[in-house]
Formats: sequence, C-alpha cells, structure tokens
Amino acid sequence: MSLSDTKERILDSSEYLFARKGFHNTSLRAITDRAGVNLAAVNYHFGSKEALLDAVFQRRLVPLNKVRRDNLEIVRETARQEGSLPGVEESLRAFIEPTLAFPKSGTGAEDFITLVGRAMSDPNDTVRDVFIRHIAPLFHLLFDILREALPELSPDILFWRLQFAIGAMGHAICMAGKSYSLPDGVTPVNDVESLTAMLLDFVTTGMERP
Amino acid sequence: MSLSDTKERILDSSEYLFARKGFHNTSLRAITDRAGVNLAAVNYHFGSKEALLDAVFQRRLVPLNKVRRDNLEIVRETARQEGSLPGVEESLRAFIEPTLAFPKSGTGAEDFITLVGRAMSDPNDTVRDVFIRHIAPLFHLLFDILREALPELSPDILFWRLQFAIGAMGHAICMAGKSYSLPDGVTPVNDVESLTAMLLDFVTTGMERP
DNA sequence: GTCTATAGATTGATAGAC
DNA sequence: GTCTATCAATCTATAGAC
Repeated sequence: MSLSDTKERILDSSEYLFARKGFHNTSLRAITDRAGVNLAAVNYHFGSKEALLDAVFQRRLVPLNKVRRDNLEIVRETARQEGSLPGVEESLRAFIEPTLAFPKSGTGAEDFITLVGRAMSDPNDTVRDVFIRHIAPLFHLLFDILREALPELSPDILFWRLQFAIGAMGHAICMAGKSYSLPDGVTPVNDVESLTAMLLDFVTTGMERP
Repeated sequence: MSLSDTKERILDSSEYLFARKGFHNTSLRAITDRAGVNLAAVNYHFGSKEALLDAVFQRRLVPLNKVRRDNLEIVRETARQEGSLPGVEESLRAFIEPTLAFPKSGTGAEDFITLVGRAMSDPNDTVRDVFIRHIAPLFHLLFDILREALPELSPDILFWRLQFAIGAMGHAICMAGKSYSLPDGVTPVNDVESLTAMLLDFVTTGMERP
C-alpha cells in the first residue's frame, strides 16, 4: 500500500465515522478497521486522535475556504469598482452556496459537511475548538462585508443576525438527507439547489429587515 | 442523604457535564464525583447511562413543553374565536420565548438549554435520539399552527423555513453567554429579552416572505 | 511503513457487605 | 440506599520485530 494511500484511507474513514457517530464516540479501532489498515498507522501518520481530527478538517476546509474567500472578495471588489455597496444576498450566497454545494463537489465530501454541522454546536468540545480555529478568519471577512452591505445596522444586531443565519445553515446541513418525524403531507425537497434557494431567501430577508 | 436528594444531585451534575463536555465525553465517575455521591448510585437509581440521559431531558422538558404547548394552544384558540388566522410572530413567540427564557426560570436550568442546543445537531447520536423522542409532538403542533397562519405557503417550504428558524434558535442558544472570536467593535448583548426580540424579528421576517 | 503485541489508563456496570 | 471492590471490556498510545 503506497504511502499516501493509507493516510487517505484513514482520513476517509475518520470523516465518515466522526460525522455519523461523533468524535468521542468513535474509536481508533473503528477507524482503522473501516479503513482496512493497521491500528498503529494512525499514530504513525498523525500522532494522535486529535491531530487526526485536525487533519480531517484541514483536508476539506482549505479548498472550501479558498472558494468562499475568493467569492467574498469578488463581491467586495465588484461593489467597489461600481462605487456601490455589496449586496446582502450576494454576500450571503458567496458563503452559503459553496458550503451547501460542497458535498456535490465529487470529492466524496458528503460526510464532511455533516461533520461541519455537528462541529458548530459543540459548546466546549475538542471538535468545536478545532473547527473554530479553521473558520474564524472567514467568519470575520463575511462579517466585514456585511457591515459594508448594511451600514445602517448596528454591529451588535448584525452580529446576531449573522449568527442566526449561520445557525439556520448549519441546521439545514444536519437535516438534509434525513427525515426525522416529518409532519403529514410533507416530502421535503433534498436537492441542493432548491435548499440553497430557500435558505438564501430566508436569511436574506431576515438580514435586511430594517 | 434523603432518597430524592441523591437522584437530584446526580441529575444536576449530569446536566452540567453533558451540556459542557457532551454525553460520550462524560464518564459516570465524573458525574458522581461532582455530585458527591457513590459511583454505584447511578445504576441503582437510573439503571444505565443512557437512561440517566433520558431522565435529564425528562425533568426539564416536561414542564417546558407544557408551557410551550399551552402557549401554542392559546394562540390557536384565540384566533379561532376571533375568526382570524393565528399570527406568525405570535406562534413563533409561543414556542421560542419560553425556550430562551427557560434558563431564567430559577430552577438552575442554565445548563439544560445548552444541552438542548447541542442535542439538536447530533445527527445519529444517542443524545439526538432521546431528544427527538421528547420534542417531536410539540414540533408537529407548531408546524400545524404555522400551516394555519400561512395557508398560501406550500408545506415543503414551510417545513424548511421552520427548520431554518429552529436552527437559528438552537445556534443562538449555543452562542449565548459565550464569545468565540468576536469581530472588532462587537459587544453582543446577552440579555434574554433582547436576544428573543432579535431572533423573533429575524425568523418572523423570513417565515412571512411571500 | 507496516505489523504484532501489549502497556497503562479508563470505561460502564455489578456483586455483595452493611 | 449506600458503600467497597472489582470485573470485563474498551480505549489511546507505544515499543520493537520485520
């Protein structure tokens, strides 16, 4: 088995299990069994279970964050060149669309986005700490652009509205593809485009409220 | 130590630790040490760790759900007697206000609401399963009343908008009282009344969008 | 780099004295 | 109901042969 193959298999397997069962409820044995590699390989390649978690985030978040950052910078620059303000929906779309579309990016990243949804609400956890470290700069960029887009809104209110939007997105990610106790007559769409459109409608409207 | 005292101390201690460290990352020993009771008391009083988790939810959710259910029924009945439709903001308020105000209910329930926020995004977990079992009927009631409030909206869109609203609420609960990497110049309010008002504004606006 | 074997700690749960 | 003591399983991590 080639060098990088084992690492990749461990990353895939970890991603799958962390997303479905949670970090603390996933053992290294479960990971290596699923990956078809030796138990000791984890500590050889990654050093520790927590370092493995960090690597799982790193692998997906570096390219995803690049797309989101580029999108946001384009929105900001375009507005500057036009001498106008960035659009609220545009700014939110620049962040949300690549996030929800990520599972379709063909890299086998379906599990990862579930892990992201989970990481967002671990109040004081290993998982959340690692995640925050990777996402904080991008969050600040989004906040800054929305400040430009909505200059009349107080920073405090904007901060909370952005939190609401992020919470809505995270929960949508968690729910997508599942169906816990649906009300009668509801067969919710699960395609990414519809979900993105509905979510953007919802959060843009809430964000723009006077 | 009186009979119910030990049970209560275990419940308090579990609530605190489950909320902060998560279910799988909390050991029975940590719980009993903090409670100042014997390790064996957990299995004597509750039978298993999972049954203890269920009891933690049960203790808080029975009274909280009664308030939310009563509120929702009042909104529905008042509208019926007036021959009008239930209000969207009223309906959401009936559910959201008691939830966010719960930590102030003087029962020492600050930790519990954090646990609720966490439970909402555990995709396939013990915690989520237990939580869903306790909350599903109330969710259906809220959905039904919102259907009456917004008869022109398709059930699918309403379903997802309600999910967005619940996600926003859950995330707000998780964030309240914490301060992870705040942008400059932001000192977010943390009092329940302001947060409730902002959240209700946000989700009502999004829900009512045509 | 990969393997076996195992150390060393911690886990949930229980048996049995009081 | 509460305690001590402990079982049996599981865990992360590592040492050392190949």
